[in-house]
Amino acid sequence: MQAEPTKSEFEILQILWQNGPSTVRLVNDKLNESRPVQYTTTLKLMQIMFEKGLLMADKSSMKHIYKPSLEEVKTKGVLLDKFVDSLYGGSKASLMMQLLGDKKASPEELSEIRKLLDQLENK
Amino acid sequence: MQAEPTKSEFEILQILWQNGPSTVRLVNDKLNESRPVQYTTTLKLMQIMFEKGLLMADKSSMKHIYKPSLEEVKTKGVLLDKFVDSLYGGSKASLMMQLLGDKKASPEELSEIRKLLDQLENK
DNA sequence: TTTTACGTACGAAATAATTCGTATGTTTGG
DNA sequence: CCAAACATACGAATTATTTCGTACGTAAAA
Repeated sequence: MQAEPTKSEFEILQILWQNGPSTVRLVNDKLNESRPVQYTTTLKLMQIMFEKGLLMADKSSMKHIYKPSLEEVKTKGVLLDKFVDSLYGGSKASLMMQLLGDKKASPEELSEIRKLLDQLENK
Repeated sequence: MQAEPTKSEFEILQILWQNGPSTVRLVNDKLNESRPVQYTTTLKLMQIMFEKGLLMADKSSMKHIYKPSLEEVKTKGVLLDKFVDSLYGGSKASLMMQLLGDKKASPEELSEIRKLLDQLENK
């Protein structure tokens, strides 16, 4: 069982998924591309995430290397399930409806989705 | 522009959408069906939501009657957009992929979704 | 070797969100 | 009329999350 990441923690996970195992320095630099964050802030957060089990770390050298404990798809899947449960009573179809209806999806996206459906039902 | 509801606030919104304009008492009773919450806790929360503009209130009688300022579909739409932005870089198709793949949707749901797609593309 | 840059550790301040206690006023049943 | 039940108001405690300052160690350049 894994604790859910908070909003800030999720931001860090994204960076790690995108860049692979990284130092605190790199993560902090990436964060600072969108907003100013103190280095020790990022460090502390990542240490907390490590304690929670959200991150694994290689501490053999001075510059610790961190990586997510869970795959991106898996983590997002859990969050998605929670989201669907909370907003749509667990019904994916309801979510689809909201997604597809009300001008929320472009024609391109629609056809992409149809392709997906076809693939799924063919197999 | 509307502030986003927090997790607890969203819970209250759901109850109000489900039951229509209601007193604090009713909302609190509903909440207590799933977990123990003090009456004044619910009251305070709803008062804050009123200040934020998330709720409207009829205060003409002693028992104030509250209702959401925004429709359910609208509010959930905003949250959905945020969710898609944060997890899937804004791509609904990516979200679909995750929804459809990986055994996350039942055959029944799949066919329901196909129906939806057909309707959308026919019109 | 000494200074400067860069690394971790960690307590604690700052902020956000939730929860509750107490004061006080209004019904309502007896 | 009076007590019990119920209503709002609101300051403040509690808890969760985020942020930072300070201490201290290591590496690397001057």
